[in-house]
Amino acid sequence: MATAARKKKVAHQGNAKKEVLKAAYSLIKTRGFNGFSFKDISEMVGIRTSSIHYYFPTKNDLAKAIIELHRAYFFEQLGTIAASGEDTKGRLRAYADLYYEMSVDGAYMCPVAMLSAEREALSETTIEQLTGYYDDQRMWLTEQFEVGKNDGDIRVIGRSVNAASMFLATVEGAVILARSVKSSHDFKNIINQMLNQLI
Amino acid sequence: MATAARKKKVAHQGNAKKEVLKAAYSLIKTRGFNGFSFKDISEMVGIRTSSIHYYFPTKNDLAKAIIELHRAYFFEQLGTIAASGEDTKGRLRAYADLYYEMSVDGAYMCPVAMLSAEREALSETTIEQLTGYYDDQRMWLTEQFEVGKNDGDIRVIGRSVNAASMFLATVEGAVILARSVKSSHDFKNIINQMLNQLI
DNA sequence: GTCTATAAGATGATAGAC
DNA sequence: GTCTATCATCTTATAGAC
Repeated sequence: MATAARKKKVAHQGNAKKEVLKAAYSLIKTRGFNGFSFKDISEMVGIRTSSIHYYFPTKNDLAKAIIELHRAYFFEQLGTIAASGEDTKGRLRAYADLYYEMSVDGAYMCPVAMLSAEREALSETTIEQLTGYYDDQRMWLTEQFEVGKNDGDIRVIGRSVNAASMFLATVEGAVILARSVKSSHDFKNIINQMLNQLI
Repeated sequence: MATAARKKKVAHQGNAKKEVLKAAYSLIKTRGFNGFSFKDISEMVGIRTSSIHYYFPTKNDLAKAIIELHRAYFFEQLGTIAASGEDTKGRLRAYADLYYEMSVDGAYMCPVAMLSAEREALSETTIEQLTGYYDDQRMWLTEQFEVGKNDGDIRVIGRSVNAASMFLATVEGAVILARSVKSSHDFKNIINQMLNQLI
């Protein structure tokens, strides 16, 4: 056992921090903040729990880093979608697809939704990252609805920011429903329905 | 401390099981299945953890009982709303209000959404209750959309069951968004937007 | 039904050697 | 940077007295 760990250690030279983040990211999406331990990461990566504390002094530091990473990734994807040249409906579908790919047939939760549910266990700075994520998403979606409204290729009643919040809620809710039955069937139907109602 | 517990014990004669459920219900909505312990309940109710095990041998038994209770309560409310004589939009708003009252400004999560996120920690029988809840809700909502579609007082594109799933996802997603900022402001806006888009 | 006592293990975190 | 060793506490659960 100690030998196996030693071998793994060699395998991730200089990448330990990244591998810890990767493992914790996966664990948070499947079991949540309160559902995994430093020991779980230790076994997945092949280092001791004390070494994890070297990079992330507390469990909350780890959660915060993960949300930052997730937030940055999604922010980057938003730019790609915006520049794709798709019409509004196409961009909204591409947006929902990000969540579809992330959840993989309900096997994974959206980490932001997961941590929002478990917010009582989080520090102030971690919660700030959560709200920052939602702000990013809402702002981008608002822009899409605003453009679509002006172009007339989508049907927006009232303010675009409310349509954006509604769309975000529907996508996050669809992730949860898909997870409850571990199937992506529901997810696809829900997004299709939403997009159809928006014309 | 022991004296206080003794006094409490007297206060819930014959109601211990109910008080355990009540405490666990509150804890699951705030911290989730992995976020509370038998000790938490013990302190809230004023009995020892071993006494809790007498009523609920395992933690999963407790979670299952809570979902059953929650499911029965919501099922009952659906009947009341259906018989209210409101039009479709009014019934859908009343439905969303159930979730609004439950979440209390984002202080509480929907327990079903919470446990769906934490499904990896749950037993098969507990998960069955979860899917049963969703089936109840979806069936009722489908009926409402079907009636509204026929009456022409709501705009449903495609199959009613898909509109029902979409509505359910939006409401659950709205609960999560409201919780992320511990405010009900978002929730109200999202429901209003959804209802406005459905006309 | 509720208690005391206890098991057997997990948990987040720290100190200090190498 | 990673390890060993350790801590203090918490966790679910059981056995058996009352």
